[in-house]
Amino acid sequence: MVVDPVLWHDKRIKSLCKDPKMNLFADIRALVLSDIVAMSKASIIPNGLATNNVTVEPPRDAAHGDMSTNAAMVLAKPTGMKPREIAEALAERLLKDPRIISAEVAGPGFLNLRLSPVVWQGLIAAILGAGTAFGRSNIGQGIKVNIEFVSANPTGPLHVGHTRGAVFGDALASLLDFAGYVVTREYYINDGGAQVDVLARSVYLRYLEAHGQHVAFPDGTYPGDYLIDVGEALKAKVGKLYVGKGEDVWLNDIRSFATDAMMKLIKADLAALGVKMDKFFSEKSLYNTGLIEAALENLRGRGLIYEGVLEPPKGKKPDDWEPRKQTLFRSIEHGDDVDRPVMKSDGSWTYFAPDIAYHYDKVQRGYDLLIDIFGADHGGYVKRMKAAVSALSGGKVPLEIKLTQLVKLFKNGEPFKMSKRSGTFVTLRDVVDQVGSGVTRFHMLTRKNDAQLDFDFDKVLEQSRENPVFYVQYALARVSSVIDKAIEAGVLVDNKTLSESNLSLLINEEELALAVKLAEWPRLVETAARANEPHRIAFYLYDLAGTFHSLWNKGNELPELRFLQDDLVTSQAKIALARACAVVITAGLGILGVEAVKELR
RNA sequence: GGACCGUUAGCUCAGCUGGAUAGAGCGCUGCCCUCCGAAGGCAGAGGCCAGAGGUUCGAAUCCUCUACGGUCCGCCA
Repeated sequence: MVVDPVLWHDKRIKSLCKDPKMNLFADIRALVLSDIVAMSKASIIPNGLATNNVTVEPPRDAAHGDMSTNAAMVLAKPTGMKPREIAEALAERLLKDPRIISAEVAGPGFLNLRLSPVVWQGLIAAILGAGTAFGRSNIGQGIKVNIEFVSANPTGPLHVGHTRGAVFGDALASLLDFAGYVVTREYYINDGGAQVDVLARSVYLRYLEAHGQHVAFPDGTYPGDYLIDVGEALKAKVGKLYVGKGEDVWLNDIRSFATDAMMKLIKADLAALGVKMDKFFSEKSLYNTGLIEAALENLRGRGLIYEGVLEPPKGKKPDDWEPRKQTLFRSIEHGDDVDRPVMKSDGSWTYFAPDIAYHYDKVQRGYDLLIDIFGADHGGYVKRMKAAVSALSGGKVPLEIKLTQLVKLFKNGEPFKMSKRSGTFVTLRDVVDQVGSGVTRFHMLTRKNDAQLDFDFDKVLEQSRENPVFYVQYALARVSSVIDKAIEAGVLVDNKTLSESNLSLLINEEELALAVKLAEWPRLVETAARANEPHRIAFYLYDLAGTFHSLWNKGNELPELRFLQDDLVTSQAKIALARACAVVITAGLGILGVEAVKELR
């Protein structure tokens, strides 16, 4: 395929390539829609047809063309016309646009389009101009979204399970930010329940130990070594003050001392993974401040709180079950299966009550959308939480709950057993220290959040095509290597020079294929954001890297495909393509929170 | 008893909110490297998308039921 270089100077095409977002699929869809309107004005088809379902997307098989649209099939039914008839009329009009060089009807009524190489060449210039902002979208329209994730109990360091939630939440946050949402990353500190009392007692034991006492750790306490330092620190702070004293004297003080220490630990863990929260919200701050009462009063005002007795759970009846009167939330009204208790029979709050108050607070802070990320073992909690938010916001604020499945650890292909007791307890820090945060993050995103994930300590470090982290980084390394060599050879490779270089020299099929893949990026960002699925970014990057490597490999046989040519002008055009690829990979890795490297060791 | 998630090539998994002949990596088969761009590359075989119904121009995708696996099910968070 050879293009008349003169075309590149066609102002009509250039003006159509100005949009910095450069979402070519959206652009062409807009063109299709405008031609549909034109066709109805010309009375070829009726007026006012719904076009929501008209799509322009990459065809399944690249041999079909660069883009394909289903417009004719979508319009066939409401118009009562044959798809092919519509498609042919549409094709005729589309061909009048300088960007479209061919439009063929295929299959049941698809319209396959080929775009002028000039468009792809223009895309390269646009990418270099926009840098890593290329592909940013405004589908979020500035919607304020709060993403709550990790929210591990402040009773110890983060483990692998938390790691997945942390990576997923952070990447989702970045993705939504990239797609035009205004994002808050938030961590809910469970510092109000019984487990922090257990923590305090465990720290107290370590404190006694620091004073030279020999202590035993009974069941129901945390025996972990990580509390030794906390015990020491407590001793340094209060000396002998609490030795030999009862809980009534020290519990409050040690509880807050210990949770502070644990949160410091957790924040350091998150930092090691590259996660930075915008806000930490304390459960404790909800108690004795009237906030829980206020949230429940809100529900009561809606007639959703009552005193009652729940049915016993079927199938698995606890031995000690007996009917008890409790304060219940009528969550059935908002889609739950049973009503849920907010107050225990002894008059204290259930864990659900502060959660209601917390989400009430989030609603009141004015978010348009809430997202919670839970471990899969909290799946049973989803409906009641959604019911609560639905009720508290009068149905105005949606709550999305994303579950992250288990991580199965492997070492060199063998399952790696975890056990708290035997001390083979794998923490976030263990993982990050061994393989690095970038590798950890990327790998955690190579599976859908709701599918189980295998994590092999050895395989994630392998340098082969099997390992997506390596494969993607390797593409970047090759680009930098090309650019370094170009600089040595005295080629100017600054962005401005490259984007103004003679890109019409990029006419090889393999080169344009890479540009076509790059063109998918803005569209992919939008679909990934809409689906709340950052793993799609990781898969795309792997795919893009594959396209790049494929072009590179072809250069082995066909020297004209190599990025460095004797002719400086040609080199610049080819390097422009390579750098555009690097720009998109870097942007994608940025969303995943993975550092882009320039070379591999 | 019920709820939620899952089931796609021998294995591990994608599949862009309903589109064309369902894809990738590994493994397998066959070709290709005398450091110049091979920490590899190219090509090929391999599928009843768990099963059965339904919805429509069209289903791996949406609905119902069934089977199997995982998670969960009142005073634990």
